[in-house]
Amino acid sequence: MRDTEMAQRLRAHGHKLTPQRLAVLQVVQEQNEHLTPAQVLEKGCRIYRSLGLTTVYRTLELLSDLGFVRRVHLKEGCRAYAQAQETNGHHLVCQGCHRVVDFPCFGLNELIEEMGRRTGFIVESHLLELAGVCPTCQENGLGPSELGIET
Amino acid sequence: MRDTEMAQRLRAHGHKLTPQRLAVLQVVQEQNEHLTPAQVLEKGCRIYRSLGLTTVYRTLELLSDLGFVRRVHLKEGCRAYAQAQETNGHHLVCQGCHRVVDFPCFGLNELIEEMGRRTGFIVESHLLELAGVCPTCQENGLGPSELGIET
DNA sequence: CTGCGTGCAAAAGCTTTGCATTCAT
DNA sequence: ATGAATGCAAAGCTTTTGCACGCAG
Repeated sequence: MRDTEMAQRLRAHGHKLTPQRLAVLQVVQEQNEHLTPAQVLEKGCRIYRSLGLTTVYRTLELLSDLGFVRRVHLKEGCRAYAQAQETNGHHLVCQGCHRVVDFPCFGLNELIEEMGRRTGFIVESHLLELAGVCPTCQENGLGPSELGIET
Repeated sequence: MRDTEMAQRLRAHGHKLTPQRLAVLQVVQEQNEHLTPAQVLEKGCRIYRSLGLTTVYRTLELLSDLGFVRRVHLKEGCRAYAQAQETNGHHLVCQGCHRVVDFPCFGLNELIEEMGRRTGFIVESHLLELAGVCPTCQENGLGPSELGIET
């Protein structure tokens, strides 16, 4: 994502482009894993020295609203953020390296529509998170048992 | 769920059956919505007077491990618990009344297997949460806009 | 009896808020 | 110039821990 694109989208919503916001965005986008606000702060400080945790919280929320980053919900950290590669709500999380990978939906939307029809719900949004072990971690000898995975 | 079933499953895992545990379980199971620990405490106190918040936390975790209740992850409350109607990982949450409804998977497992094949991940678990508006809330005039839903 | 389970109080985290200052526009 | 954005400090919550006591098995 280029600065100008970010600047445009921010301005379109009445927000300003600050170095702090750029730093936070850069941190999340460079990372393959999801990050907690504290982790974003740590890495963000390397880019913008005086970055504060308050700003990180506020910025992550803003960027999330604007669709630049995506919030991830998992047992380990309910408030983690990951890059928003695509705008769909599904992704795969590796329990070994915490990498987050988006995947295309292959019929998920149809499935969701079907659910709506059967239950009478108007479905507004969905969250599909798969957790598992990625190929790299498998090679490194990490399997389900090594990670203490139950379910 | 009958007391005896609960007692059996608890004992099978080396745990004791206490009135506190029964109270917490009863509260979550009677409820159609998902509840935060604080809410469980409030309702639980009506069943077992001196119930404490610490116990609620510990009990919810235990019951969750044993599959009696299920933890729900959503923006509004990352640590909420709902009854575990079925043991699959998918459910629908109403944004109006917060009711949680499980639904059968109609091909979701196949979809997940396909994901695993395509990405090389060993998929260990999944979480599919649909959020929307249930039929009752629709009748009561609650639509997406009234609820301030964005995405 | 025995030791797991409980409840209280305190500690430890995490997140939000208030406010003066700085900075993007 | 002007108000949005920031960072600090403090407040507010939520969750966990330590410990003595009580109760299920």
